Parts: sequence; C-alpha cells; structure tokens
Amino acid sequence: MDIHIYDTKQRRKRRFEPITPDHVKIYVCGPTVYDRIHIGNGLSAVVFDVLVRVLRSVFPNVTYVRNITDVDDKINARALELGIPIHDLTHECTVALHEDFDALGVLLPDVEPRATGHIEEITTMISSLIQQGHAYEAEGHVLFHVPSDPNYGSLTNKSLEDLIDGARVEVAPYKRDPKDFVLWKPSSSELPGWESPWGRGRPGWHIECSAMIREHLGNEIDIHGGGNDLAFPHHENEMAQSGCFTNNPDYVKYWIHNGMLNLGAEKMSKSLGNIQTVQALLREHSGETLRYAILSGHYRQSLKWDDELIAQSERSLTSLYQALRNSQPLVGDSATSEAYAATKSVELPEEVLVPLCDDLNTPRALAGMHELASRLNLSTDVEEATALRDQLLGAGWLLGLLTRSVADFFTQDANMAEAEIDRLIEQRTAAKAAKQYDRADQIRAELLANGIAIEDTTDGTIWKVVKQ
RNA sequence: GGCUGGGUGGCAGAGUGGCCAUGCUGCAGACUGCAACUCUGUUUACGCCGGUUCGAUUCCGACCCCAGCCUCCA
Repeated sequence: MDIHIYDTKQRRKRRFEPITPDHVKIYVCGPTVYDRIHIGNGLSAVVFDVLVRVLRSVFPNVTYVRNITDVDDKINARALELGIPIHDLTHECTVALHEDFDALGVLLPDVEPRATGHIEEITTMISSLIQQGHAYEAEGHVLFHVPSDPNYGSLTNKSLEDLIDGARVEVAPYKRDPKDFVLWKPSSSELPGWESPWGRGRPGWHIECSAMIREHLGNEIDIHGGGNDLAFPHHENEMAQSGCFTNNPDYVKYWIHNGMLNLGAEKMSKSLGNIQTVQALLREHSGETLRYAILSGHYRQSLKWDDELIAQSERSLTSLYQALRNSQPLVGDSATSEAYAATKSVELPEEVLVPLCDDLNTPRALAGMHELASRLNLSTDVEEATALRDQLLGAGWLLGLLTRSVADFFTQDANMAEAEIDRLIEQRTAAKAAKQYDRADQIRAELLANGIAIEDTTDGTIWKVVKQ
C-alpha cells in the first residue's frame, strides 16, 4: 500500500518512500511542559499518533520520537509564579501530559527525549556550528548567523528580504544580523544552567530538536512533524542548524504540519488565553469522543472546536458502537480494537486504510467505518458479520477508536444497580406478556428517569446508560 | 505588506470535469403493543463575476471575505 503525504517544504502531496525501507524514522515536536495541555496540543498528538499507526501497519519497523521541552523561559516564569522548583513543575506537567495523552488514546512514542537530558549533544553541535562559521559568540550568547545559510527560508518559502528586519524580532545590540537567533544564552545563578565553553547558560529553543534528532535517529530522518505554527520560525531555524551542521539541508525528507484548532474564529492558544484544557474537557466527555471530534476534520485544515462538534461526535461514535452491539446476538461478544491488534484476525479494511494512506484523510476513513457499521447492521450471515465486525475493529485500531468493550461503552456508570435494572426489566417483560402495557410503559419511564434506556430485540430486552 | 491555507446542503466535513461522500439533525415510511435500536426515502449544496468545455462546485483569470505564520505557541 502506497502512502502519500503532503510535504510542507515542497508544498505538494508526495509518495512516501523511506530513506531505508526497513526502518522508518519520525520525529514530532511535543509541547513545552509548564501547564496542563489544551485540546489543540491534543489534536497534534492524535494526528501524529494516527500517522504512526498507519506507518506501522505498512512498514515493519518504525521509530517514533516525540520530545518534551523542559527548559524554557516560560517554564522558569511559571515556576517563579507558583513558587515551586522548576524541576517539580516540569515533572508534574509531564505526568499530567501523559495522563491527558493516554485519555485521548495516544500511544507512547518509542523515545520521549527531554531537552535537559541532551545538553552535551547541544553544546557539541553549537561548537561545530561556530567552527564552521555559522554561529558566533557575543556577550555570553551564541547566535546562529542566518545569512551564513544559503538555504534559509526554503522550508516556509520566505526570502530574507521578506523577513522585514527588526519588524517583530528582538534586535539585540550583539546581533550581527537582526534575523540571527539564539543557540545558547547565559543563565543567572537562580536560573537553570549548565557549564559550557561560553559560560554557564542554557540552550535556545530550536537547538534541542536538532540535537535530539541526531542523538536518537541520526543525521537523516524521514518525517518531521508538528503544528503549523511551528513551521516558522522553529522548524526553519532548526533546519538551518541541522542543515548547516551536517551540510545537508534535506536531512528531513518530509515535513508534516497539522492545522490549528479554533475556538470561534480564532486559534486556540495560550497567549490568547482562549484555551480548553484536555483535563477540563474530560470531566464532561470521554477521551474517545474528543478523539473522534479531532479526527472528524482533516489534519491540515483548521478545526472549529465547539460544543456542537463534541455532541455530534459523541452521537456518531455511539452509532459505531451500536453496530457492534447489534451484531452481538449473531457473532457473540465483541472484543475491543486493541484486542484486534493482538490477533489481526482479518486484513485491515480498504475503505479505511486507503483514505488514511492518502494524506491521512481521517474524515473519509470515518465514513468508511460507518459504511462497515451499516453493512454489519444489515448482515444476517455469521461468517460475513464476523468478518465485518473484525474489520470495524481493525479500522478502530488504525484510528485509535473502539477501544472500549460494548459492555463498558453502554452500561458503565449506571445510576442503578444492575440487579435492580434486571429485576425491573423482568417485571416489564412479564407485564408485556400479560398485555399490561400501561404497567410496562411505567417501568420503562422509571428506568429512563434513572438514565437507563431500554431496547427490545428479538433476543430479549437490553439496556444502556443515556445522558440525562 | 510577504508567505501559507480556506470559503460546500440545517450543522460538521470529504471529494470530484458529467454518476451516492459520510456523520449528526429535521421530516416521512418500514419494524414495534407504543417506543428505542436498525433499515428505507428525503430537503434547487458547492463565496461572487467572467473564461475554457458538449458539460464546471471541480480547470484558468479577476474580485470579495475568513483564518494561520512573519514574536512565544501544537
């Protein structure tokens, strides 16, 4: 199966051919840990999680590295504000990050490197860039000299003239060129710092990724991902550093950027303050519903995030589970998509895999899942229904959905004890048999008042929890 | 101003030179004691103006709007 992905640098969809077919290498920029992540951060994690799942289903060996930025001036400021040690803050936020990602069904990467664990690699690269004439020391800082890189701007299609000098960049007096950016900066004694040839200091933002990519994946990688707000300046600068270091500006074969999540017409961002944390959303909705909502739009498009989207996603997801549930009398209890992954009982369904391989078209993939669900609902043949059920679970595995058992999905968190529910259902069944419909309806209403909805099937009456 | 990406039916959101996206919602029908679930059907959809074409939502050109990046940001 060919995979095509949109490459930011070449601004076109390209067929994905790994540098070495037996080992795909992908690096994604994770968040800076100084607060709870918001759902926009979650979107990025989910998107690349699906990409990695798809890659793994096509290629035998994929190494996925997703970093954590744990040295940053915003972290320092936040720790000061809270009056706690910097390390405590980054540690707490990292634990919280893992909780939130896990709730969204995001699998752990193979390696999750931290900036603070790679200071030596960082200083090594900086020294080399100085030696090669791409960087210089000035007043305790080390700066990358942008005009020294003939390829600068080629990722985001900017000419040096376009970057209006001094317009919005900090013009420090020690900069040779206003576009020059920091590789290393001095730390006062109360700030985190490491000894270096240029004195005690800390790395600039961009160099950590260059160093961690090299350390964990080597000088060349297949895919580098992140939010499209990172394309400039972060990835452009990183490309300048790594490209100049190895003298290979194409050290990343494919650049992939996800679109932003919008609240109303505006991007959700910490600086605008219009954020919804994953933690807060999880109080009202399942992580799986949030994940469905994220996947309901194409990853490169901006996604309008609102209550209606979540509500629609919840209903759509329920209809998929409903198909599994409806098939149970015929094919037995359904496993979860994770159980499918363990057995791989059937081939992954084309109506889902094909759109995913076409630049991660998750809306079409979801349409494919609904198509399978619809056919499953119509099927009366055990063999066919079993295959459809397994295909649906396989699709769920690819998208990170259908992770709960049918029983968990429909009957968890009931307000009534199951024995009590069963007792009432028995009474209703008896009432129905005696044609005492007023009594039957009365019992049904009583259950519904407690958030329990009833469905009569040819195999008897079943129930599910509904939101009240 | 420069560089990206958009404007699709009640809502969300794919996609294509002529044929059903899909989901949710509404309406009608089947099933049901009635419901629920499921199934079936269903509402002049493609920003505006030109052009190419037998035919354009899809290609080309102009225009109008929207968002993102150019400063930290997924």
